Amino acid sequence: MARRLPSPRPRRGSPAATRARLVEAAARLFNRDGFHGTDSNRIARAAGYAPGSFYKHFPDKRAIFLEAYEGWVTAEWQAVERALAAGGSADATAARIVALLLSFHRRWRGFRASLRALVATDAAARRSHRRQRVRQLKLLREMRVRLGSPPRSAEDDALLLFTLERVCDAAADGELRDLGLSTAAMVRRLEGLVRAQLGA
Amino acid sequence: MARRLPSPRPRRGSPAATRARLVEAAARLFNRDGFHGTDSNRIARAAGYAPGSFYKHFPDKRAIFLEAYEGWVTAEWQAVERALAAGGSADATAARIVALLLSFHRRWRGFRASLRALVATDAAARRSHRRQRVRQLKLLREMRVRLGSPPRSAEDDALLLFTLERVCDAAADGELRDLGLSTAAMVRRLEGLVRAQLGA
Amino acid sequence: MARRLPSPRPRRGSPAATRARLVEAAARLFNRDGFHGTDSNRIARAAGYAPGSFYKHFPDKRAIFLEAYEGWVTAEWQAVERALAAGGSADATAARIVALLLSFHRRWRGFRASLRALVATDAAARRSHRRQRVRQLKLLREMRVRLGSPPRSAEDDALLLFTLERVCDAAADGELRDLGLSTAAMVRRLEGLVRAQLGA
Amino acid sequence: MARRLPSPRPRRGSPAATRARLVEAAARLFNRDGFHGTDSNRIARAAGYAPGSFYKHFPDKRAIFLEAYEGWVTAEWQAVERALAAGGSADATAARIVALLLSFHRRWRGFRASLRALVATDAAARRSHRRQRVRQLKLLREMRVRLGSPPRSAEDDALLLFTLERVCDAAADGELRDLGLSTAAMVRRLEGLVRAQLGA
DNA sequence: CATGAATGAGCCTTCATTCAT
DNA sequence: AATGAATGAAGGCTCATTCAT
Repeated sequence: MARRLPSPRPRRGSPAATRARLVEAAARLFNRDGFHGTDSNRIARAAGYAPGSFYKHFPDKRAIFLEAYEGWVTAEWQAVERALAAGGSADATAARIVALLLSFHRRWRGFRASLRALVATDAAARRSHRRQRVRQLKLLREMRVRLGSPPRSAEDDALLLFTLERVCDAAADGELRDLGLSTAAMVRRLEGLVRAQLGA
Repeated sequence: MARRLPSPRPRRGSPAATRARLVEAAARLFNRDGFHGTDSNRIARAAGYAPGSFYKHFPDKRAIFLEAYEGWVTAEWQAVERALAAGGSADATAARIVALLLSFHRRWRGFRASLRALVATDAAARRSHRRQRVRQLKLLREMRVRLGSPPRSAEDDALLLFTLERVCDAAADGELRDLGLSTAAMVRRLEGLVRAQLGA
Repeated sequence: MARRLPSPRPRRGSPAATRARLVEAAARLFNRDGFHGTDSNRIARAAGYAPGSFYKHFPDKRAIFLEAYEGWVTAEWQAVERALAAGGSADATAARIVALLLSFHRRWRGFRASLRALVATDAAARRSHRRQRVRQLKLLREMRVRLGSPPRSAEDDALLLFTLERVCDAAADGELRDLGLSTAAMVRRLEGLVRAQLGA
Repeated sequence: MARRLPSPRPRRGSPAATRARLVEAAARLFNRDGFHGTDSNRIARAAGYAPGSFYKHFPDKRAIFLEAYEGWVTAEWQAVERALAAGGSADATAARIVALLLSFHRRWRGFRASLRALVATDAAARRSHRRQRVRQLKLLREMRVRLGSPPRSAEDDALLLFTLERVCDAAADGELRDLGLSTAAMVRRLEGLVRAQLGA
């Protein structure tokens, strides 16, 4: 009935720290290899743990995926808020926002691609995704209020969001480059849309 | 998530017919269950063949996925071309185009979600996807020529394409509904964008 | 996406034959190592197959266990019936029956031990087990009819069955030997009980 | 199949108390979920300890299983002895003994099922089991001496023991009920056997 | 004495793929 | 051309067990 042989035994810290390391490693691997391109064992190993440790913190791969996702979306929109709070001209603000979004999409390019597939297949992923979208729309409205801009329909906000998202994805995925399009020119257009939507 | 559709058993036809049946079944299953949610055995069975037959016609799952993809993108843009050729007012044409795209996105909603993930991961998928995008841009330019509209930058065309694509996906995926947005209102905005971009 | 390297590829026969080989191997391994002492991969290998083949024929380990179980219980009671049909004196018949049961319990000693544990835990196993018990009781009644013996209560039949079962298990498991008891003497007592219950 | 009973948390008592709490929790969980249906972490938690504490007191899962087993068998036969010592008519004594055994089998139904499987697989379990059986036989002989009954062969005693055990198991497991048999009628038969074996 | 994070071997299961017929 | 039994690598997950604190 006995099973074990001697082995190296690195002691570790708090569950929260372990969890955080796992999420971080998962985000990296999902982003690089896609949701279906990694597995829980690899995530654990990449975070410096044995396979079993993964399941002490997450019920399955999907759960850690969503946790990582919610982590970076939150970071993303906090950054957008800060960009807005920083003040400056409408032009400068719009440019900062677009630049931020673009950098986030670049950073999470692989992750985002998996996200779409998961959202289509998995109800929990869909719920999480919708929640994030609602937060984004809310934020956009609040921004306008803070800037003293006239109100806009939710549809206009959503249209802007979708456009920003899709074009940033295209830029991040190298699609613009592959199509011989100028990223700078696209960015200018996006800035224009942001300004028009947020601006006075 | 049903598994085995009994399906008619069309033994021993021409290779082309077999191929077509396989592609059709693959498109259906990929669309319903996602790329990672089906397998080649199920595709073969759904088409009325044995697992081995699949590999007589396709080197692997990805290949049939891309073939199915290219099939429906082609159909989609042929339909758009026909919509344009049908003439009518600029408004009516724009409405027809948006309606067409929307119905295509609705029809291939699951497939499209998998596509994104695959394009991010797989070089061959990316190549195929880029080729289709180039065709779309070319078509858009040709349309404008045929309509005698003034030329536009490739970036403007791409911006339109991306916006249409993303919003139609959102409508098809139920995202608009979940966000409490009016699909009709969104469609109106898209029509406006199409008209602006194609119109005189 | 490709995965495979060359490997030996032994072609095989009908699904029924494969299934039978798997059941046979499973019976052997379960009997030797217990239900929790083997696994589906080992069963498949012992039958001459790869792990995947197991799941083409059985949904899980429990299913093959129950199939193997039902196989030998059926064989057991067919043998008992034949022993009865063979005729001879009441004494000889009782002796034959006890000898048969004893040999079956010896043969399936390990399997039987696992069975009890599984029946306690698993509803499907319990159902299967109860069905077999019902068959045994029915057979016992029929035997008496065929022998022209007077009827007995179901409780008396069950009491005999339980006693036979437990004592044969004890003999098969070496419990009698370990307790310094004479197996022959126990067998004589069992024969007496059988004769009394079946006899005129 | 519930998992975590919050349970009181008795930190830092005497080793003996800890051990006793662990054994008690183990007995309960083994009885409910089977030997293979629980694990040492759950046992520790159910007793109010951390996983590591388990292994401070027991070398492995089997050890605590056997300790729990020996605990209740001892209790069982002490109860039987008391029943005998209580005096009364032969009939009443037999009835008391059967009732006691039955209640014990009812109480430890799940545990007993696991026991059989373990005894078949594991040498230490077998040794423990045999020791208990020897004690039972000895007790039976002593009972007869105390009652002034004529001696009987060890085989007769064992036959009684096996019969009692198997029938009480059947009653406890619901087998009698599932077979449409009267538990009361079975109990009467067992009482008859006990009386015959112990009685004058 | 007790903790509990961590371990990692190993079981269960799937599925892309092959090949003898 | 088609079959379908068979493959086996590999992913998902569990749990008996350890050890630094």
